[in-house]
Amino acid sequence: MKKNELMKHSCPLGKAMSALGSKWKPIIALVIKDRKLRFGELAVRINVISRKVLTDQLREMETDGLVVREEFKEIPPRVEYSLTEKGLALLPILYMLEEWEAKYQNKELYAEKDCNLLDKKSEKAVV
Amino acid sequence: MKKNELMKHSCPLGKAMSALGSKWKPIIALVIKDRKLRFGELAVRINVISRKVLTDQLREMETDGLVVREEFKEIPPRVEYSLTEKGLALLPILYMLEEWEAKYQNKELYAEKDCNLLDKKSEKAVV
DNA sequence: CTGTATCCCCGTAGATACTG
DNA sequence: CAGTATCTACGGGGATACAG
Repeated sequence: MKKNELMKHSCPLGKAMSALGSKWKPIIALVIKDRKLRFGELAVRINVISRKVLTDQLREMETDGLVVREEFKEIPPRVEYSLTEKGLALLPILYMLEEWEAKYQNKELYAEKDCNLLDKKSEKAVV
Repeated sequence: MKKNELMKHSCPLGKAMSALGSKWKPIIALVIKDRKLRFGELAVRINVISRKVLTDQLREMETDGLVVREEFKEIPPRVEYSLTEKGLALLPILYMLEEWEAKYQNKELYAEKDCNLLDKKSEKAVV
């Protein structure tokens, strides 16, 4: 058994980290928050992510039970994503992480406008 | 500016995730916890990590202000690692993550012995 | 509109041997 | 004892084009 398999299956913290440990999943969770979003809306709000990667991440989050994917058989196609109970339960932890980082940042200050996930002017995520 | 530079410098959550988002850092933080540990003790307790990677991770955690590295100019050399206030403040969040994972795990059950960071029999981390 | 299919780059981390 | 030095392998993530 490979070590990162161990990581994913043996240890709760390891599982948790693999569920949200990617580059984009915490961001995606915060963007979806409590309302349903279509794939395109997500892509616009997190404009620095490629569609392929967004798809990949959403699929993994679906597998991990973080998001629900609802596909409507329409023309044009429509897909909506929302957080599961498990995904919602993650949000407070993410906020704690933000607070933790904000509290203990030492010298490197970043401009206020860059501190928000969504840039107000462009309505696009600056990540 | 590359995107993962954005990730690291613009967004508090991004910074937080890059500070603990690696494969090993949460594990290392939990192993060090509140008492000083020598390099070799860490290596034994997390026996599935290579020494090179352990060194790398500790260095990054030192840069991120999570751990303190104390080097004693002795023969044989001795180095002790401990958590900073920032590192200690991370622990409750890690415990929340564990609880979150434990609460919402659906079907895949793992044996109890694999659920603890430290395997009692071998005194080695199973991760 | 919501994705796939490719291809590629780069960083993480593993193995092994060596050093002060 | 506490690391470095190399080399290698793997996989995430990005760019772009295409598909249903």
